[in-house]
Amino acid sequence: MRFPNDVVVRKLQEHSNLSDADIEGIRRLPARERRLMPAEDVIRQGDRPTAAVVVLEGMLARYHGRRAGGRQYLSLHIRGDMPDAQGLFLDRMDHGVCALDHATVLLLRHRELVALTTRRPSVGIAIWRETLIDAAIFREAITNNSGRTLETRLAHLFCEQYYRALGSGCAERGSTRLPLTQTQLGELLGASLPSITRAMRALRRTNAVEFRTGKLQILNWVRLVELGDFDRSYLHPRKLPRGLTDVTFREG
Amino acid sequence: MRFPNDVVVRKLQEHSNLSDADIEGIRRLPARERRLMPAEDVIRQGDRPTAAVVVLEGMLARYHGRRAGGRQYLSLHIRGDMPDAQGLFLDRMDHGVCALDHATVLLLRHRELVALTTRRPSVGIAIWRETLIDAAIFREAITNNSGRTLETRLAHLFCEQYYRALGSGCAERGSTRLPLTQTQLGELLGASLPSITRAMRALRRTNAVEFRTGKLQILNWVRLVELGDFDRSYLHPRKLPRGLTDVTFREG
DNA sequence: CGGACCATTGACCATAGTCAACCGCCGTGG
DNA sequence: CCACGGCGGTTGACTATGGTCAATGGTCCG
Repeated sequence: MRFPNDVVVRKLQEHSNLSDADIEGIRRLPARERRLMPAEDVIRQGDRPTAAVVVLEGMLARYHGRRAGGRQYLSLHIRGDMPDAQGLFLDRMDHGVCALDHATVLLLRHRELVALTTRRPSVGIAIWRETLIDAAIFREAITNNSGRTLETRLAHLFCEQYYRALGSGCAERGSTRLPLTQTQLGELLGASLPSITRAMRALRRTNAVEFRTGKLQILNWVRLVELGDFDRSYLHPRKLPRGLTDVTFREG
Repeated sequence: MRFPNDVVVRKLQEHSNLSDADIEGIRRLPARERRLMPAEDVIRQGDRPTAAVVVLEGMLARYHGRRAGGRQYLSLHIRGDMPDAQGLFLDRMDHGVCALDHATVLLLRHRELVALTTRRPSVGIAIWRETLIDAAIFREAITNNSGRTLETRLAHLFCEQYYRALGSGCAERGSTRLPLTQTQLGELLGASLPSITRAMRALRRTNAVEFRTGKLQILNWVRLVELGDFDRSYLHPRKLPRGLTDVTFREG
């Protein structure tokens, strides 16, 4: 992409129509790049951010710190995501945002971003819509973490991540990066480390999916969707991302 | 209130500043009232709503239908809430909205509502902010349903409901309506009916809270907050709702 | 009175948590 | 070069929380 800001354009176009003037407005937003080390925080719970974060490379996560000591990861974010869009209109962060591996983010100051949404309301609506899809993902996480077996939760998570990676263009045929330790998988799905290990073993035996050292490999998409009780409609895509057919009917 | 639409004004003012023109614009929105029977759906999963719902009286809930058969309740809504504000900018509902008891809602057509947000951007931002707080509540639900004991989840839920009821002005000193069966509490917190019964018994013994036949009674707010690991900051209030002191130090 | 719905309780079972040992890999430093 | 330590993953034994199934009781209402 010629401009780093085009990552935002591309992302918003996954669900919204942007006029040339909208695109031009986004491109002209002054932006600053920042590199993050693994586990580094971009925003901490309680902060009052003045700039919005856009993921360029790598993976970020939102989390609640738990009084007991651990974390509850809330969501994972890849290229194009704006993991703190809420900071635009809520004063204090109720959660933190950290990098999971080496990552690069774009920082867009609130002042100019808000000004743009005033000048070009369709951009505002697109970002609003982005935050609404975000909320839909949270709702799905409630359902996932509440009423399903651990194996199903894992499968569902893998479905979501692969599907979203396809949409953002950061998956290659049948695989995508997923830089999480099993401990972190546990903190995401509400389970302990040994439980994750056991559920992973069970999943592996289905030959639907492979996961090790930060890489997710889809072997049988149809079976994984079945295992994960995955229904993509909550992600509100305008069109199906390309690439699903590659792994749909490969039997293991 | 002179106008039913003032419920919306009041709600938005919990977190946003509205000018006289903003308020006037909201008041003039054409609105239709609708009464709901207990368990009646206002919106079904998959619908393409053309009007937004505002709760006037009673309690509504959002839910995912589960393939297995049951429901996962996602959130509870009281006076002033807009449980489907997302319908403004997402075409299909990824979840349903139903009444939990006899309820009255206001229906605001999307066309006029969107037109208002264009004419008066600050109203748009206020509603946007409302949806962002919504998302924060979902995040908290993820944490609540994932990493806590059932007793803690219950206590947390009670804290949130009482706190929000105070903010919306539909709680009286130390108590509020909560028209849920224990089965529904289970479908909200990701637990089975007998588990809820047992956790309720344990909670009752703490003398912090009383719950029966749809009525929630706070006996010791401080203790309940402690039991529920409740930190109100995710609700993003501008000011503390009145009424907490009434029940803060009453020992049981 | 009978039925529907909800709450309660008990017995039993399954899933997942806890604790602990151990392995394999990798980077560091003697 | 190899020893060591740290981290992440795996496994096992035991425990505990919660699920399932089933029976019972209470209340409201037709």
